[in-house]
Amino acid sequence: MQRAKQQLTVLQALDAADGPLSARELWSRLSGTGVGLATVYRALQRGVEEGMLESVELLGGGVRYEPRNREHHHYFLCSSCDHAFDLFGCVEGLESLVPDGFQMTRHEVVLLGTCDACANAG
Amino acid sequence: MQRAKQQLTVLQALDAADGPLSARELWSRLSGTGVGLATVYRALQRGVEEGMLESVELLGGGVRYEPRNREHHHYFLCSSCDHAFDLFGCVEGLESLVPDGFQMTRHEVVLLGTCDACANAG
DNA sequence: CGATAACTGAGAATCGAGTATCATCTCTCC
DNA sequence: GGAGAGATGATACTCGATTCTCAGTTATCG
Repeated sequence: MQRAKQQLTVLQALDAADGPLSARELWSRLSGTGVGLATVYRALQRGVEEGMLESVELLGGGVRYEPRNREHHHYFLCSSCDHAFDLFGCVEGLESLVPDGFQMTRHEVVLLGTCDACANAG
Repeated sequence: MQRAKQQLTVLQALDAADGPLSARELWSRLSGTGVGLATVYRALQRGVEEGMLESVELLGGGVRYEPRNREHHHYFLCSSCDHAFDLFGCVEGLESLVPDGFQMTRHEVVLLGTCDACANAG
């Protein structure tokens, strides 16, 4: 039952991305398709509810979204274009940082700097 | 020349904290001193301009501030009380995550979970 | 004691992100 | 074709964070 055509468009754009996208970022990638911002938000919200998307919060505020079916990974945030890239792999020694009595359930590692494209663009 | 009494109050409260504080968080710690929210923002802004404070962005949005004269460290963010705690120490193996062509200038590690106090409070 | 400049608190104004509303459109099923 | 449910885009709206404004204070210096 092919319904929610625009929602599919939104989810496909997210699948094609190389990192989590914010609603606005996603919307701008869909300019030309006529998809409205409200629809982007609706598609994201539903995607999360239905378990196929995951919301990700990185430094700097905004919430970004990405498909849930990706392995454990972290992010590289380009300070020039503000895009977040997935980084597969993880790091060692996190447990030793946790103070006594604290319970760690999750961790987030964000590398900051300049991405390939921005570095070459000057 | 003792001027800016309230600004000193603000900076001292920040020095006494065990982690970076948001403007609101700081303000609520100063309730009773009569310091206004606008003054907190002014003091923070000036502190950053004059190089004694540093603004820190963690997951979830808000900007937090802390004195600049602290060693390299990371944070534990309690998902219950939303307070951020400084964690001294660092991790290994970050460089290996950086993709070819990308330039890493900084990194941020955030552990999430429950702090001592909240874990005991239930 | 004035004069002046910096500081302050309260509340208004602004800004952006996200949400709600509503008239319209598009399927699906008969 | 017609009815009904769900989907859509534009836009108004809400909400919280931050900044601006302004009148009243306070410190400094003669």
